[in-house]
Amino acid sequence: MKNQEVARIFNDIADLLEIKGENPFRIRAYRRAALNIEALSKDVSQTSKDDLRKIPGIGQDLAGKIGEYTETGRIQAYESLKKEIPGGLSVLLSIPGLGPKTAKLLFEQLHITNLEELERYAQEHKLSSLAGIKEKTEVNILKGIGMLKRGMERQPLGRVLPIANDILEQIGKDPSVRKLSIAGSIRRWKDTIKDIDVLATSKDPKSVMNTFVHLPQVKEILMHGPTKSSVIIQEGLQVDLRVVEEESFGAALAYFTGSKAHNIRLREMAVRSGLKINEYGIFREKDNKKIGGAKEEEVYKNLDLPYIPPELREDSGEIEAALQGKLPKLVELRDIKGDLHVHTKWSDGSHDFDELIEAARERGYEYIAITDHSRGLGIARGLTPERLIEEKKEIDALNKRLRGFTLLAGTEVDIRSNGEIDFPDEILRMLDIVVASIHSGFRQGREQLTGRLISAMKNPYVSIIAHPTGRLIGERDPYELDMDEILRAAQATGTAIEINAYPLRLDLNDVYAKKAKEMGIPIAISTDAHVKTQFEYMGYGVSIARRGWLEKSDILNTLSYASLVRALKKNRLNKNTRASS
DNA sequence: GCCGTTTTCGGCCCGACTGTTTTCAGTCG
Repeated sequence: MKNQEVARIFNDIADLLEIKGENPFRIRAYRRAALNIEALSKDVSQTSKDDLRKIPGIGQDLAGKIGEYTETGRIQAYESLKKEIPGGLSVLLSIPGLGPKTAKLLFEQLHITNLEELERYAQEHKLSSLAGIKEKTEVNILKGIGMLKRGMERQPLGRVLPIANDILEQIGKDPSVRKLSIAGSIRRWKDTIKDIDVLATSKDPKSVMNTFVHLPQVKEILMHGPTKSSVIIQEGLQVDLRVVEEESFGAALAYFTGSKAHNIRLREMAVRSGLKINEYGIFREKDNKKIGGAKEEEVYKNLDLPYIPPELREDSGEIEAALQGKLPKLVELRDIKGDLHVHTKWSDGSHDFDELIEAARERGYEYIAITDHSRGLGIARGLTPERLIEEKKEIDALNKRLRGFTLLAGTEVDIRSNGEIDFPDEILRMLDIVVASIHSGFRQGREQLTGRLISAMKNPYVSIIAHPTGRLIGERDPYELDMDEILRAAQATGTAIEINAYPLRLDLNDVYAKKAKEMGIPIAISTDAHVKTQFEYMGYGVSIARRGWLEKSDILNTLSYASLVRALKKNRLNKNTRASS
């Protein structure tokens, strides 16, 4: 997919235009297009010009530029912009508190084009010669550069969410606090998070703000006002707190949850129907009378829209779908009937069957699949065929005793570096479910890695491909893969793809999950639990599915045990028929 | 640069906080 590249270029164009002082709406158009391309499940380089123009925010000009990039590998307008303004200048915009106007000033007056030069000038107090810059701004620029160097990069949701909940709890101890909620990208369940947004209602906002900026984990106060404050905490994250009156809670929650692009669309719609939306409520334009805002639903209701769940609020088509009454009925955690990727003591898990069954039953599950590693994964005490047969015998015996709950006998079989499956077919055919995945040879080329996954999918006994791209958020990039080809193979073979719910994986991600749905590929949401408490991770997996617009019927493990077994058997039969024809 | 149940031209979301200012521009979300 060329989407990420095109989005990056459009964002860079927006930066450069901003420094030039161009029309802000033109800049916004590039940014909106970039966001929508990033969230797009189809490859823009494989999309006709007519279809490109159906993407929200892409018109004749941008469709042309995308086409130009696909054909020539470059965009002329971008190249000339870079000649006009040194490319390095856009780096300055990533310094917190430094915007396009200042960047332009620094370039034109002092010919500064990169971080190092700016830092030297600031240290030598040479910036205060400029209009509008005095010592405090110099200090702030140096602080900003420091923060940038320490890397305020996005962190995995799984790491940030517990921190956010802890902060919420501490703010909640202020007796004046009434309502309290997480907002922002955490509430939208984005897989990586840049800052923690918290919304509160209180009769005494000053007191809440005081509590907040003096929390023990606060390292630095960026902003401290009566209704809005921002701090940096030990973990290197920014936390924003907003306090409003109770009667504005819903409007503020919508505003503070975003995304920004989604909000802009809502507010534009409001203007067109004679309304005004801000964080305090919904107002009639003509007499400024407040007509709603205590509840979030009221924001949508007053625009004649159905409620749009936070996970969809990215302005990537959800408003159009809402207008047409075509919003998906998103899958929910309670729809999940079991977990199809679980490890036990037999390989590298921590528990025996009984402990896992108990934990699964507590969650209301009907089944779990036992999928211990295969022998190729020595480090994870992978099973030999003999041990696997032994394990299956125990599972069979256990199932005879169980009532209202079933263990599926399975394996997470390794796809070897040469593309072979780590167990022979006569072993796999004995099992109820086969999960296949790559654990070695990550650095092979794109073709080889893609080929390995595709040959695994062609195996008639492979039911699900687990954590297909191998990414570990913040630690390891996705493998070099041709995901389009992989999804086509999944579609052709009827193989399901996993959304691995382990918070550092979340793999498939939301974008590919959406694409898989559109191609009719079945999805399994699995935790890959090695410890029973990791069953909790299912919520993260469901959130990725929801961000990918998935419904209950798109998910394999929303099926009852009986239906699941039928589906697995039918799939195996189809694959065998195809293989022999 | 996009977009249209008032428009194919003329609009384009809205407000908080900071620093450098005597009333506001810049930045951010």
